[in-house]
Amino acid sequence: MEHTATGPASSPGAKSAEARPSPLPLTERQEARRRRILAASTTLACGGGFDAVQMREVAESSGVALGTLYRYFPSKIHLLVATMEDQLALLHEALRQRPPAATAPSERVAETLLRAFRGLQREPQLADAMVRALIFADRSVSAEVDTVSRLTTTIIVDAMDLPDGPDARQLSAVRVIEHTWHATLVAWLSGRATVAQVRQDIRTASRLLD
Amino acid sequence: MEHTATGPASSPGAKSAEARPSPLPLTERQEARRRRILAASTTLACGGGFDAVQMREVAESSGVALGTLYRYFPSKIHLLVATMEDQLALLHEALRQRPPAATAPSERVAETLLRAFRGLQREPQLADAMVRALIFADRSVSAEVDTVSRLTTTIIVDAMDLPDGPDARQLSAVRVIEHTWHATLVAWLSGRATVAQVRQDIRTASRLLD
DNA sequence: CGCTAATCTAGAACAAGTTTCAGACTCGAT
DNA sequence: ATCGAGTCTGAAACTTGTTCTAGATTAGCG
Repeated sequence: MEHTATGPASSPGAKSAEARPSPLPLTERQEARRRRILAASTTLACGGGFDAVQMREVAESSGVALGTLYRYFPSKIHLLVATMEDQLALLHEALRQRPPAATAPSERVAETLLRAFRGLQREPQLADAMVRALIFADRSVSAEVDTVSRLTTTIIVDAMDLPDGPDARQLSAVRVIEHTWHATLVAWLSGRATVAQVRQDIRTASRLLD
Repeated sequence: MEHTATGPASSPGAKSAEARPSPLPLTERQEARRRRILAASTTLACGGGFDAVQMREVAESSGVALGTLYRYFPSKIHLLVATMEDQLALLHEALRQRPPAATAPSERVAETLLRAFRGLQREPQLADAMVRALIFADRSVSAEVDTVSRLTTTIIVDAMDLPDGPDARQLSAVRVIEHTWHATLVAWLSGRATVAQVRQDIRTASRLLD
């Protein structure tokens, strides 16, 4: 029940202490399996949120044995965090295509997050599954959570569109913005915050960049 | 597996649609049972965090049947959120005894939260159990989470020590501070943020009050 | 092609949260 | 003191995440 994270062998294809670079050599079929699993996870999540993503169901709908699913993703949390990684990559791509329009960094960040929020509103159950997994993740998932966190930071910093990188003060502000982003989503998902409050919180936190 | 929260009967003593005021009539023995359960929960949490609070163990160490435990707290999450409520009340009391020393509201708030953080550092496992439960809570716990949230807000607003109440802008800032407080704690608990970062994030968010 | 290690499958088994139930107990009102 | 409703107990059952195992398959290599 503990994922001590001591061992490698967490990803398929890992035999001992292979290189860490993301996509260690996967055969085509393995890549396809991984995709099918993530797709099944996403579909189930869209249908019923965190609870609806049941490992046996994911295994079945992706046509993979339960043991194999666990070889690819060592826990439900790992699976959902990977799903989030996937979705974030899509968002990042979309943003690259159509960057925010405002000029001030704080406004560009707010605009970016508000747009992301609009996307999540379209699939609130998926958001529920991903966000709850992300924040509930314990140490055994810290590497994966870190990846997501870095991706999010990148998205925000990209949105700021600074000539030089952000300074220390701005980095701390970005961390707080990220925290606010997650926590306000959680409050919204569990019905304790309205859409308007989420939007206001995003704008309020973004003000820290001024 | 769903706590539809439709029904009352969630607290012992509830027969149909009784009044909601917190402590509906409990006999002395019931009050004692409730205390014992919360104490057991706290002890177990201090020992091993969220995972160590196992319902069967809580029932056994508080000398209560499993079914009874579930009658008092309809889920593990409810139990841990109630535990947090308990601890927050203690904190509130301690703060009333020795209020923050700074003069500026933002500094008083930062001082208060930093002090609370120092307390949590003394029992990190307890913090883990309480905070993870709080953020993982779904709609079925929203009433209880709301109580905790209101208590937290009260603590912060009390710390500000304003002549009149806070205005709208300040209320939004307080929400963001609260979000930051929870999210930075989560990051610290799962080893993704250092103590120094937590402190800085608290100060950064508090700046929103200036 | 034939071999070997790694991978995959099916399914049982285990752990912890949650539910259920029959019977014993307690409380408040008569 | 007694009755009835509501509570508590102990134990089994159920659910879903996770682990384990024995045998079938696959990938890469000589």
